Amino acid sequence: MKEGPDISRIAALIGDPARANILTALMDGRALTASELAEEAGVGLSTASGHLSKLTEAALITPRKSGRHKYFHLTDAEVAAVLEALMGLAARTGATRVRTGPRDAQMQVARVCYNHLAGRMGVQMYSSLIGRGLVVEIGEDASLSDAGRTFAEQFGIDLKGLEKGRTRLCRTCLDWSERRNHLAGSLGRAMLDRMEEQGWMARVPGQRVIRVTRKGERAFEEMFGVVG
Amino acid sequence: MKEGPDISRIAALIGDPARANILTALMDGRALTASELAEEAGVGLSTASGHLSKLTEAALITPRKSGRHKYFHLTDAEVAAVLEALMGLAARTGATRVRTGPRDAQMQVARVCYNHLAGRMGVQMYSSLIGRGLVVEIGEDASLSDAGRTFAEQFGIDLKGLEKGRTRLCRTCLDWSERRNHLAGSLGRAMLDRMEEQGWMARVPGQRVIRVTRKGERAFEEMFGVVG
DNA sequence: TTCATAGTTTGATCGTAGCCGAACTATTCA
DNA sequence: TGAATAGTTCGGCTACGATCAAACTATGAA
Repeated sequence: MKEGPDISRIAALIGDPARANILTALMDGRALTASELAEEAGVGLSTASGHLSKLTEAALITPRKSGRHKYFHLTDAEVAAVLEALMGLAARTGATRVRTGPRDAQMQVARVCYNHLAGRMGVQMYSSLIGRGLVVEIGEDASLSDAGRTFAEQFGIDLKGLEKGRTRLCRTCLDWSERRNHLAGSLGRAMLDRMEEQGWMARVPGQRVIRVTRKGERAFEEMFGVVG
Repeated sequence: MKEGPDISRIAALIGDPARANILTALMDGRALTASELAEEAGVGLSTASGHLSKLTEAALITPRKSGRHKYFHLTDAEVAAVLEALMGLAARTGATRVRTGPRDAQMQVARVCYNHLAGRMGVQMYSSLIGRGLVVEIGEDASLSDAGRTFAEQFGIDLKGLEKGRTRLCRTCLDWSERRNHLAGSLGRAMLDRMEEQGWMARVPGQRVIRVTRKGERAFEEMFGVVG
């Protein structure tokens, strides 16, 4: 039959362990150099260089030259979403990598998904926004209601500024650990940034884990907590 | 870093062209046999068999045995969603494929599935029996209610005779064109035989197509037609 | 300049995994 | 019952691609 786009090329690209490691390492939205990625992937620099050029050609990652370094990052949130979705499938068959370490437990509470909040708290925030009618889900996308716009602006987010960008304001992203949607898009990113600014939470450098402060716990629960 | 589930196994599985073809062919939700999938994938039956067992082990597809056939379908909508997402990524870099024509229309109306009625009419009959409480579905199997026994005997079927055989009276069978269950088992066979005896329909020799007479159309509609 | 570091390209090696045909099992048909 | 069809398993062949080291280019530092 062979209808539709050919998925095998892209999937095969992700299917190599070294390349999968590279992509996974980029899942926190940072940009890493070729050497760093070679280290992450556990291969030599020359091998990594080959992988990186293939991934770049397929537009999964995008390079940025800076002096004699070359930084790579995931091309956009859609790539990240596909990787998350694949993690979801992998997690179902119990193909979690070796053993689940202590870091995994933290990741399930709060982690960075590309540039927005994921994990239990990400899902909780999203379902709270939905439940209060601030965000309306439309298929895979979502949009902000009037009440939602007011809420976001009161939270300190420059909606008009975000809407100037080319990325969609609201997107949904399937959370692999919670198996439910959380908020992505430029608003998702801005929400996480704002919560960091307010000292609610802080990313742990070099990891996807997000550390939540005690103040953040209280404030988050007050704002997005489950209503009796 | 290597955090989270290992995506490379799943992605590598999808990354082989033959397996990608198999998965793509199943994207519409139908269940296909191993032979059909081998044809779709463009490989031999033995090769396809190997692929199918790998995909099954990873829970991307789920097999269902039906007589000497084995039908495979995508495990659930989440798998389909991931494939869709991958197609989205693939389409961005411009790797699309050719489309092929529709399938045989007659087969979709009525055909033999081993020895029982399949296609639109087979599914219609089954859902009518279920809807009127004559047959009760229990997982993949089914059983005849008391009212169902009366109905079958009035239809001219020797239930006691059937029950002497070793094959189950009622089985369900997944219809590939309709994607829904129809009636199999010795009762399914007897029903088709009886309908042929009564001149409602006739098998076309050497084909799976069943020709339905005008009389048969009327009688079938009266007996299994949708109740307004 | 000259040296050092970051990354790319090339060529050779080597494993793995896809492929087929043939033999085998299971189920149906006649 | 024997013949035909659907699917699985096994053994051997082959090819693709991941890998590394070494040579090469590019940028920055001394």
